[in-house]
Amino acid sequence: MGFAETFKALSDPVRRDILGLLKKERLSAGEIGSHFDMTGATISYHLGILKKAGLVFESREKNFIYYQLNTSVVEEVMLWLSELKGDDSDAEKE
Amino acid sequence: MGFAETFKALSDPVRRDILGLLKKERLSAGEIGSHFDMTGATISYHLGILKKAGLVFESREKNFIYYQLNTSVVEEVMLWLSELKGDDSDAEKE
DNA sequence: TATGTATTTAGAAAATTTTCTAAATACTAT
DNA sequence: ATAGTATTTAGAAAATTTTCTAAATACATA
Repeated sequence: MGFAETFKALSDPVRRDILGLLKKERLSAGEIGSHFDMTGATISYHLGILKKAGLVFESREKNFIYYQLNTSVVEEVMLWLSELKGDDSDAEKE
Repeated sequence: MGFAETFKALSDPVRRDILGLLKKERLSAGEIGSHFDMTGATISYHLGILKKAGLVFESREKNFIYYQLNTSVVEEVMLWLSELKGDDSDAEKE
């Protein structure tokens, strides 16, 4: 997976807003898009990046693709930050 | 400050590596640079971005500028992620 | 003051990212 | 099979980011 991809994904405001929407409930690509003033193609691009970063996953249903937050990857990022801080509640490599 | 700047700063591998170096001790710009295969000017550029994001601060001493990790901003980022996850240990806006 | 070391700033090239339009794919339902 | 809705893919333009070289600034000391 890699933190490079994950932090990169988190670095864009549109993508952070998308994650914020998905905090409450899963949403279809179209529902997500309706919150932004950009084309569906652009939203699809952002969803692809979030998906590659592991921050969301999709489930297909009828004609729709629903996206939902993957909290476990959010947790991994928090762990990285926690280790950076020196919060040594977890293993510290070498 | 803004999460945009902070996540953007965290999104680059060189900058994450710099933060990793600063985890143990404060280092001068030159000492930081010696760990990378890039010019001092480029390192300075990255340090500027980390500084603007609030992730590091500097202290000038003699001829040197020392950089150190600002753990409080790391904590703010963790809080943002924690709220995204729904970890409601802290206030939830509206 | 003159010289040397440490670091940043300026300007430009190369690479990457974000966005759009148009076309393609996928699935539904008539 | 046809038409309609939902979403993605392709290709290109615009914007941003990363890196370099060369020059500038800052400070220290001989």
